[in-house]
Formats: sequence, C-alpha cells, structure tokens
Amino acid sequence: MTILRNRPSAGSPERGIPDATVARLPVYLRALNALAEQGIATCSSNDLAAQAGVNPAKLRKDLSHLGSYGTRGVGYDVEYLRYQIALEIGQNQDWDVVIVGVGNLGSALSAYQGFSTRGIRVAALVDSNPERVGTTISGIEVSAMGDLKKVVAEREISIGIIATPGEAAQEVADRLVEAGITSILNFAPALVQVPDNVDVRKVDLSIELQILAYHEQRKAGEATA
Amino acid sequence: MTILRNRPSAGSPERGIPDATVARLPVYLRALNALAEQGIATCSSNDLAAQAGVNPAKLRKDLSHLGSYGTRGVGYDVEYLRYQIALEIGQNQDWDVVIVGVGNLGSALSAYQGFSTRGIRVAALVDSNPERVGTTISGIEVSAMGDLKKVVAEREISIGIIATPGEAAQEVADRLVEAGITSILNFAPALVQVPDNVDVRKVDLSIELQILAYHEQRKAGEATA
DNA sequence: CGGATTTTGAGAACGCGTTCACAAACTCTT
DNA sequence: AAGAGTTTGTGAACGCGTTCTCAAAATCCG
Repeated sequence: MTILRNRPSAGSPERGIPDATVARLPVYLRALNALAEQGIATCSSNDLAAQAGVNPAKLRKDLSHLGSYGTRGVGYDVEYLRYQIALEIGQNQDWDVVIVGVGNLGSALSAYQGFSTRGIRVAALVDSNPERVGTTISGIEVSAMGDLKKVVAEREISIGIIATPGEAAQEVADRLVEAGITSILNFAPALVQVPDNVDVRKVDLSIELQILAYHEQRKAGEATA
Repeated sequence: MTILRNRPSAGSPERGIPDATVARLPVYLRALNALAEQGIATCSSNDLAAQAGVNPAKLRKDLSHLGSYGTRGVGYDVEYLRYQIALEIGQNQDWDVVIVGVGNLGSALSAYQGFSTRGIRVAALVDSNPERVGTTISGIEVSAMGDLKKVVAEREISIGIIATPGEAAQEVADRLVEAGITSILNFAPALVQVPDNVDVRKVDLSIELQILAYHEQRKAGEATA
C-alpha cells in the first residue's frame, strides 16, 4: 500500500519524489502519448492537466520535482517531457514480472493488453495446481511453484504478482521473497508481511466496490430524507 | 478516484465520514471476520489494528467517526462492531453490479469469488461484440449493449464496472449513466467524464506496476551508487 | 525596442489525515 | 472499597499534499 523509501539521498542534487507525485507520473505519460498521437508538439500545463484530469497547479508542482523541463511563456515540449518522465519512472526499459496463480484473474492479467505498451512484460507464470502446470496461457508455459526460484533467477525478474486466493497469499509472498523478488503487487484479499526491503502494493477489487456501495447507500438515504 | 460528497448533512447528529476512513472500513470488516472465525469474541484496538495492518490510534479515530462502540478497559465486541460497520457501509444488503465488457478481465471479474462474501453480486454482463452476446459466462447470459438500459432498470442496478479497452471507456460510461447507473468502477486505462451526481473510481493495473518499477529502479540505482 | 501577453516555477497558505498523548471509564484484585 | 492496571475516545501537534498566488522568463506585436 504505502511505501517508505523516501530519503533525500546522498548522491544526486535533489532526489526523493513524493509518493503522490510518483503515482501520477504514469498518468501524465499516458496523457502525453495521447497528445503526441494527435500530432501536438507543445502543450501548456493547462492542456496537459486537462488531458490527465488534474489541477494545472498540481501538474506543475509535480513536474517541478523532476526538474525544469518547461519554458515560461511557451509550455512543455511533448516529446522531450515524455522522454524525461519515462526516464524517471524507468519506462525506457522493459520490466519482467512473474504472475503467481493462473486462475481467472491471473489468466486475465497474463493476457492484459495494457501492460506491453507501458514497459511491463509478463515473463513467467507459476501455479501450485499440478493440473495447470505445463499448460500454456497467453503463449507462456505455466511453471510449478517449486521452480519459482529458478525462473526468477534465470530471467532476472524483480516484480511479482500475487493472483491467488487470500489463504495462499502469505505463503506465496514468502516464496516470492525467498526467490529474490523485491516488489509485489498483491491482488489477493489478504495482508501479506514482507521484509523491509520489499515493496508491496495492494489492489483489492471488493473494497473498491464496497466504497462505491457506501456512497450509493448515502445517496439513497438522502433521497428518502 | 476521489469523491466529493462530504457535507455534514442536515438530519443525523454527525454524518460525513472522511474518505480515508471509508476506504478502511472494509478492511476492518475483513479483520473482524477473521477474528470471529478464530472464535474471538472481544478484541482491543491493538488486536484489531494488528489484524488489519494499521496503526491502533488510526483505527480508534476511524471507529470514533461511527460512534462509541467500544468499552474502555475492555475493548470491542467483535460481533457488535462487525454489525455496526456492515450497517455503515451497506453490507447487510446485497449490491447488484453490471459488468460491461466480458473479455479476459470482465470474465475474470464475473467469476471472482471475493465478491459474494462482501455483498457484491454480479447481476448482469453486457458486451458490444455480437459474438459474445448470448453466451453464458459464470452462469450469466451476456446481453447486448442495446439492452443495457432494460437490464439495469429490471434489476435495479446502480453500480457498473467498465472492463473494456480504453478506447471504448467513455462511450460505455455515457451509456451507463444514460441507463441510470450512479457509481462506476473503471478498469479501462482511460479517464471518463461523468455528471457530478455519478461517482467514479478507477483501478489501473499498469500504473500499479509502473509505480513498483519506479521503486525498483531507485533500488537498483542505489546499489550501484 | 518596449509594452502587452502568456506561462512556468515556487513560496506561502491551507486543509486533510495521521499520530501522539492523556483524561475518562471500565475491570480486576485484594 | 480502593488502588492498580487496561483500554477507549479525543484534543492537540504534526506532516504531507493541494491549491493559491505571483514574480520571473519567455514570446508576440506594433
């Protein structure tokens, strides 16, 4: 969920971009791509903010954390800014990920079109169910849990996705860490404990809907009140 | 993403729970369920916070927004607190949702086990592809986009899920709003514009991984520095 | 060239959320 | 019954993130 890693750092002049900003950089990148596709070479913070769906002042403050890549009175060069953000968030290289659990969700993720264009490559699939091991999903052969460490080492994978039921999540997380994974995206409806050097983000499908349901209930209550 | 709806309200003594708290209530509910399964009848804020993975002070502050459901020197009655939170977030009733787009992701969501136990029921599936219309997925027949309004009205659905490619998202959102949907969970990698009375939350699978990749890159940079 | 216009970058104010810290309220023990 | 021990609920302090605002820097145009 929340991630620490926020020291000002020794080396570079001014490192340590706020978490909130990091989370929006991919959004800006997508907005810049959209502008580039429209053949737009330069844009103001207003234009880009509108495309990204954020406040222009927030956008400028976010970008100021990376450096001064704009020109006063002119705006930002779309291609140049795109390059700089991509560099900052490591999008000029591909990131291999391993998905653990190839049930419905894991299978869907392995086929997800949106990854490849964002520098994410599903490099390996792993499952504990012997019946699934050896089958091919989205062109990738499913490996056994026992081979996780080997697969991760061979392909130098550092990011793992947990797409198992909640009960298996902690066990899988332990195995991932043991295999050398240092970043985990957890789709299972369960908390996982990991060492300090491992980052975990959690996506909980039910909770998102429950939050919407809460607001729905309030709307309904208002209507009758 | 963020949702407004935060007036103190006229009727009740003290309405308007902070967004951040609302987002955690489902987590507490899950933690309480876990405790109940272990046969634990009473717990302190420390116990529950540990189970939920949050700071105990934060937990108490969150719960204080609902009312005074604990007993000093004793703690919280698991069953009672569970009931109160469920009541607050509308979990003692089932919420019907419609999923638009039954590609890989939509299919996976329609089969997702985690929904039913959290009061979410996938009541209808809709797709624009004629080849998919009429097929049955997870026991539900796929309807045509043209029937969306009818389906939503018949089943009194107020929550919709967009599980289409990004290009189709805005069009689908418009149709959902037109059909009477007032809450949308958007999985498509695109912003959607909706009227003020409609809540939208966004889950972006790529962005979550891109954030992890950013931190991975920083770890790698540190190692060489 | 100089004034009007545009737009960035950043200081300052503000607001929300988290955490601290402690009085109040309860139980338990003797 | 009274003192020791727990644990809640909340006021207060703090920190992060957002937004406002405006000087600085660039362009445009007469």
